Amino acid sequence: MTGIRTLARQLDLSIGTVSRALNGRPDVNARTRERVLEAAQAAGYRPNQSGRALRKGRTSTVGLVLDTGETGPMGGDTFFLLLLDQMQEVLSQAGLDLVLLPSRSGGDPVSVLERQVARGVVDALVLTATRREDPRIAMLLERGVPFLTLGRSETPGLYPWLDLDFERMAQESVARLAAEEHRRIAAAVPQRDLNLVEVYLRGYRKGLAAHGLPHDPALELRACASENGGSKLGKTLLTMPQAPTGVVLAYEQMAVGLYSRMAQEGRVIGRDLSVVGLRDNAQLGFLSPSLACFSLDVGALGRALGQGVLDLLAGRRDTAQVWPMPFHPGGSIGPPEGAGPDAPPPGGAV
Amino acid sequence: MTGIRTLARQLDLSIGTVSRALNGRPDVNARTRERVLEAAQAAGYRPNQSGRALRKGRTSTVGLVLDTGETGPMGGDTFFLLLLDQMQEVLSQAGLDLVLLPSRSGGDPVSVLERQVARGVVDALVLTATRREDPRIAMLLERGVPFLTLGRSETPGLYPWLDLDFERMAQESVARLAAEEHRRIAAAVPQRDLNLVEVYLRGYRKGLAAHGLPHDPALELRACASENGGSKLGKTLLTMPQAPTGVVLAYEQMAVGLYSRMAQEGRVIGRDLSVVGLRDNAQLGFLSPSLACFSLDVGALGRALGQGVLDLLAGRRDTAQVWPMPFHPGGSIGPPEGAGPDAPPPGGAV
DNA sequence: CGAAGCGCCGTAAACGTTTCCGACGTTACG
DNA sequence: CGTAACGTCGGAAACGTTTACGGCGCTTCG
Repeated sequence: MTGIRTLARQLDLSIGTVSRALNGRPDVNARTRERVLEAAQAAGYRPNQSGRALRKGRTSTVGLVLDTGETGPMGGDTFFLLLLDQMQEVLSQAGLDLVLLPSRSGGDPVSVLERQVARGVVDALVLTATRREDPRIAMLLERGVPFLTLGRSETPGLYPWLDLDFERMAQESVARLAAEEHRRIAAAVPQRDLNLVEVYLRGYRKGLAAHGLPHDPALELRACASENGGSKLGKTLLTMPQAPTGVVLAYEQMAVGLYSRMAQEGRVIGRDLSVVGLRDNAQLGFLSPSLACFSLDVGALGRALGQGVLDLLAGRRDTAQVWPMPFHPGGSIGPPEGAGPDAPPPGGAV
Repeated sequence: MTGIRTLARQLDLSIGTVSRALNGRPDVNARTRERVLEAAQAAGYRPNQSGRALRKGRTSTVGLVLDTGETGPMGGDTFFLLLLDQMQEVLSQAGLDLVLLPSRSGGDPVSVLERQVARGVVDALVLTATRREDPRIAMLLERGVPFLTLGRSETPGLYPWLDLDFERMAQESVARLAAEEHRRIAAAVPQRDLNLVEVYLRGYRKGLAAHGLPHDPALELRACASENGGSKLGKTLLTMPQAPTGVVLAYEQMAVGLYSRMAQEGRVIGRDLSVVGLRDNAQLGFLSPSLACFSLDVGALGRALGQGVLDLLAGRRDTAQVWPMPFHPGGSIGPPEGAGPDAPPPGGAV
């Protein structure tokens, strides 16, 4: 635990000069700076975080609120881990730490967050699993705490956010199915009150309208964001009075359960049911037929999130970014059973 | 940001007294303490973390090194998230924070860790993905940094650890298959140099020996801890010269890929291949036939880990705990194809 | 030649908290 | 009555760092 004091004494300099040398201040002789850096290196000196934080008034740590009570918005999987990893990578290179904040310690998430903020343990916050009306955002805006959200929200105010392009994804998912003459297309979204549900369904409806398809609220299905949820979804689809021939999924894991259930029931994906999904890594490669999906580079997203925090701390509060997701064709899309190899012209009666 | 100073002025007391009152020191009048607590409550006062840390010499934060570079030891999934959540829960109730430490910032994990430790940002550490000979452990022991590992290691020294009961799990997995007259039983373990590989294989070999089965190194298979890894494992099993009739898995996700691959190849789990796995949550319920497995309450494990850190900071360094895992029967185990309904007596030639 | 400017460095004051030490008034006891 | 003990509190020194300020010596320019 060699402090700056011993370092200064050892160099026969004042601690002020040593500090300036280490922090890259201009008013220090180049030769002196070199000596200091050398000695610091040799002594393995690292500035004490508490002292620095106390003096500077900022802690150089960023809080992350991850909502792990239920399965997260993207399901879970390796999503958050990879996200955290890359985000941490970017932040640590800027000398920042990433601290996890508890999110569901019995009761109101706002008051829990408020307490953490008041403790002065973080300079900035990253919120996940944003809701449509998110009281946490309102509180943070009022308090003037810098924060960034992963996921949009309808809560008014100026704050930076980063979100996946759920709207375009949903819309284009519908378009891909409609191009194969599907006319009854269901959508599966999370059960939870997340903003992405609104966004996804908006894109879904736009997609339907763009292809002149009727909007049936019964086809907007809620499901648990997990493999089991996908399995249950499959059961629901099969027992519906007018079963849809295609389904678009708002997240990853459900596809696994859906494939599994369909196989158990003797149905073939891509023939009896067409599916468009979403994947955030390459782990879904084992599915057969291959899943037509929109993919996501989670690592890059994590790095962008880290950079977003850096921008935030530099003063920029107006960065709103929609994260693009490229489409990957796959065997999970095929014509609906009614349509033969020579499909009727579009718009024709079925 | 109301500090203790304004609080003291407001109460017409010295900051020393206020501090003592808040920290539950005995030498303060009960009536005064009550007044202070009341005023602190009203003002929403929270002691500044940096000041406290600077003065006390400890930061009240615990670092967690999560190894997210590749897929983790348990695969990933919701494992770590749930673990972190519950661990954080326990720690935050004790006034501790949990900070994520980068693990793979270009180069030697030891030096990276060393830098973090020297910065004085954490009071204790939790290591995951322990290796057989783990230089991180040696470094931390030498430096005298309190730490706890999730996962055992052969690295000598006295330090607390918590680990799943991989040995018994492997041994009993083999026993379950041997009880159904399986004689060629493979084991699938991670590719990485993790200590759990040794532990699991030790149990596997013990299990074989206990049932008089020969040990064939070719049946100790390495696989990537993912669904894709499971899929590849399935391919490997099918193309082996003398295909095993049963396989025991060291982690969760592989079962999904294995099921999928087998189904694609027209094989039936529980008939053509018996499987014993491991699951850390209820998300594998969609598999059919149901997976015979050892289960794990990840939330409870997280809480135990949090408690372990608390014990560690209280001075106990000798807690070594093996986490039990109950067995759940499932349809993924059946007699091998050779054995009819009336199986030959054990020990008989095949 | 005097004054101003500049490069470099030491001094010291903060940041907010905890805690040791001593002081005060009161009580109890020899 | 004197003194010791006790309960309660204020004063002040730390913890390690950053940074505003001023000073020193030197150069430069009017």
